[in-house]
Amino acid sequence: MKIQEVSNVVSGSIPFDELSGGIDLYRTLASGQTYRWRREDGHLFEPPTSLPTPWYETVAEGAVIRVRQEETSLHWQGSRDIEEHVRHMLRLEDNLPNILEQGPTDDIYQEAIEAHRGMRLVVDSLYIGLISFICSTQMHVERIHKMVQTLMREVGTPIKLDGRTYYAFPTPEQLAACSEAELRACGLGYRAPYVRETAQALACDEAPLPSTPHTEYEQLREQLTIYPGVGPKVADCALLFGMGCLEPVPLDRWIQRAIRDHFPSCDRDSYAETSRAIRSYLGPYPGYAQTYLFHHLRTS
DNA sequence: GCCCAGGAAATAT
DNA sequence: ATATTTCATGGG
Repeated sequence: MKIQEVSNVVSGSIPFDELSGGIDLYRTLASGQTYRWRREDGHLFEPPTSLPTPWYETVAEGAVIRVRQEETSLHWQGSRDIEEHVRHMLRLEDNLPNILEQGPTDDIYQEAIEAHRGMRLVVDSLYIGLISFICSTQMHVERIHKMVQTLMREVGTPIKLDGRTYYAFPTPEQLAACSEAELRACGLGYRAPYVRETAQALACDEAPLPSTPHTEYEQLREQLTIYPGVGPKVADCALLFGMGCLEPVPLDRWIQRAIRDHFPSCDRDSYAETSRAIRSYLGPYPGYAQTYLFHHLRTS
């Protein structure tokens, strides 16, 4: 790792030969896991056509973070040295081939991992995952992204770097201070009161997020449903993409369709029981298998 | 106009 | 307890 500093911008690169399975930023950041990244030119949902890729950028840990793929490395820039956090957020320590080869032998899964090489899971934070996926109900991936980006721009804290302004994901206090009308103006529709009330519960410490390390996954999922707008599916997404727990298999439309068409033996009469069956079927990293299946089915 | 979208809450049976 | 309806809203 080498770090250079030019006009307040710190940068460095992580060679691909340090990353088992490499990384595809487009598939990682535009696959409906996280909504707080944007592409420098605004075209997040278009695959890059050449190297280096455009910059992908966000604010995390109070710092501007920009990443792009170059020929032989993942290059990053930041308002300070944020390489450790980049490694954490993009799960760069995950051994992708080892994880993916332990999935099921079904054709549909093999097809999915062939088609989307380099897609990693992400870790936002339990809080960001919770708010993002409260916004996700009955909504396209592209529109969820627009909603979250609007929330960041209108409510989040601005940070300037190199003449440009970036915005952090709003804090619970910032969201709790918004009126329902203001949140509706950000395009949230009927989700506005859910976001507001959940943020209020967190901001006033009335219902703090569960302390995660010593609680079982199924218990955590249950505990998260106390927040308005959070059912089992949203809770699963927050735990998987927010907290970084690899057990959850969010049962959305696409996965329910996959169960019906490809894994009918896992179909049960409740979310909790179907979840157990499909998790057991998908192998030791159910969340990874789920995300490849979701992205593959949704985009094909 | 009609239908759909990474569902959850309210209401009816 | 379980099944159906309602909830905004932009885009195809």
